[in-house]
Amino acid sequence: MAGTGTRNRRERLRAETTAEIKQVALGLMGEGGPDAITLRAIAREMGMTANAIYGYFATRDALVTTLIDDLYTALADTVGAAWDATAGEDPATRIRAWAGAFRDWTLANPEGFRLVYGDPVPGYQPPEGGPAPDAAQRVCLVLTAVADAAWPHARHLYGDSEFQWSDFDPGLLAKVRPAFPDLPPAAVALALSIWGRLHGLVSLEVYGHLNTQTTSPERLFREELTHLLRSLGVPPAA
Amino acid sequence: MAGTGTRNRRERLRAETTAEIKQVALGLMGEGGPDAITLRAIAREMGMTANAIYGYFATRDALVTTLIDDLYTALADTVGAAWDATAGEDPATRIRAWAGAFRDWTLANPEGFRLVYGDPVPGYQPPEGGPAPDAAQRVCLVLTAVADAAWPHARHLYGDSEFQWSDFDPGLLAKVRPAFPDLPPAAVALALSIWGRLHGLVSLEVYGHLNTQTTSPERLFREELTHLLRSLGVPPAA
DNA sequence: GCGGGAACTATACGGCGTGAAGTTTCGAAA
DNA sequence: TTTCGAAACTTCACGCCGTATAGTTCCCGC
Repeated sequence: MAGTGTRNRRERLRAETTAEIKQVALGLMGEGGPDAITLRAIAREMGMTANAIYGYFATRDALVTTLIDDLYTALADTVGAAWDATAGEDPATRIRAWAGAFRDWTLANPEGFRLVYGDPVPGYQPPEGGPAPDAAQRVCLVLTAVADAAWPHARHLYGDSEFQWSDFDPGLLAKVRPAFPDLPPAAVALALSIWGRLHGLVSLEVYGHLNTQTTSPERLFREELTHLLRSLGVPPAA
Repeated sequence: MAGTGTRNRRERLRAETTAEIKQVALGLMGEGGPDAITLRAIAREMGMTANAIYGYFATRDALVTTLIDDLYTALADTVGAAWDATAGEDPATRIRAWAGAFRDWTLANPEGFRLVYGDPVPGYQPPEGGPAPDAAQRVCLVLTAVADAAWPHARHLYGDSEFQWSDFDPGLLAKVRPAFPDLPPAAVALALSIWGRLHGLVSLEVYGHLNTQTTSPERLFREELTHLLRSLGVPPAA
C-alpha cells in the first residue's frame, strides 16, 4: 500500500499548501484589505516565489474566487446555524438571531463582506454565474425560511403583489419550492426584501457611510429589526 | 488689462485641462469600471505623459476623490431635484419620485455608484471625513425631508425609539435641525432607515447579486416602496 | 538506482503609481 | 524687443503587480 500512502502524502502536502495559501491570503486581506491579496505578497509570506502559487491556482482571480467561495460558505454556515439553533422558538426570536448573526459576522469580517458583496479586488471578473452560487442560494434558502416564519403574519400585506414564479431564477426556485411548497411567489419577494433591508444598513456601515451620520449603527440596526418585525405583523418575543 | 487677461487665459487653460482629465477618467470608468482609472491610461487618451497629471492632481487618490465628489454632488442634485420638482404633491408621490430618481441615477451610473458607495479603486484610502461629506449631508438632508413628509403618519411607530440627538453626527444635525426644527431624533433614524432600505436593494442589484435571484429587480424595488409607504402609514397616491 | 513527474525557481515583459531632474513654452516685466 | 521665470510637460528611474516560459531540484514508484 506504499502507493496509496504516497499519493495520500502528496495530496496531503498539496492540500496543506493550498490551505496555507488561502490562510495567508485571508491574513493579508485582514491587514490591508482586499487589495493586499497579491500573489507576490503571499509568496513572500510563505518563503516562496510568486509563480509557485500557479501550481495551486490558475490565476489570481481563481484564488480570489476560492476565497469568496470559502467566505460565502462561512457566512451561510453562520447564519444558517443561528437559524437552526433557535428552532422551536418564536419567529421574532429566530429572525432576530438570524439577522444578528448576519451583522455580527459582517462586522467580524468586514473585508470578507467586501470581497463577497462588493468590488472584490482590482480587475477581478467573477466567473460565470458569479462566485459561490451555492452559498448564495443557501443564504437565500435561509432567507426564505425567515420569510416562511413571518408569512402567516405578513401574507395579508402581499395580497396585491404582482410577482410570478417566472420572476425568479429557476435554480433558486428549485431549492426553495421543494423546501417550502406552500409559499407563493410573493413570499420569495419578501425574502429578498428582507435581505435588501439588512444588507443596506450593514453595507452602509461596513463601507463607512453610516459612521459619519450616526454613532449608533447598532441601535439603528436593532430598531430597524423591530420595525421590520412590526410591519410584518410578527408578534414580539416574549 | 493684459495681466488679468493673461492670468485668466492661463487659468482657463488649466481649468479646461483639469476638466478634461476628469472627463476622460469618467469615460474610462464607464468602459472598464473603476479599475480602469489609471493615470497612464488617462494620459494616453489625452496624448500626454502620466506624470503631467501630477500638475493637476497631487496623486491618483486625489483625482479619484475629486471624481467621487463630483459624482456624489450629481447624485445629490438629481435626487434633490426630483424631490423639489414634486413640491406640493402628496408625500407618497414625492417619496416615489425621490426613490425612483435614486435608482434611475444608480442604474444609469453603476460605476459611479460603485465609486461613491463601494471600494472605489485599488488601494484607495478616503481622506479624513470621507470624500464628499458635503454631498453626503445634502443627500441626508433630502432624506430627512422625506422622513419629514412621512413623519405625521409614521410618528406613532416611533414612540418607543431610544434615539437621542447625541446618537447622530453634530455636523449632520447642524444642517438637519434648523431645516426641520420640529423633528425628533427618531425621525432622523427613520431617514437613515429609509436610506438603508433603498440602498440595500439598489446595491445588491448594481453588484449583480439580485440578478441571480430575480429577473425583476425593478418590480422588487417598486413593491418595496409600496410596503415602505404602507408600513409608514403614508396614504397611497391618488 | 533510475526514470518521470510534481514542485519550485529564474528570467522576462508589460503595466501600474510616483519621485527627481531636465526641457520646453510663454506671459510679463525691463 | 529682449529677457527672465514660472508653469507645463517629458524623460528616466524605481519598485510594485500578474503572468508566461523555460529551467532546475527533489522525491516517489517502479
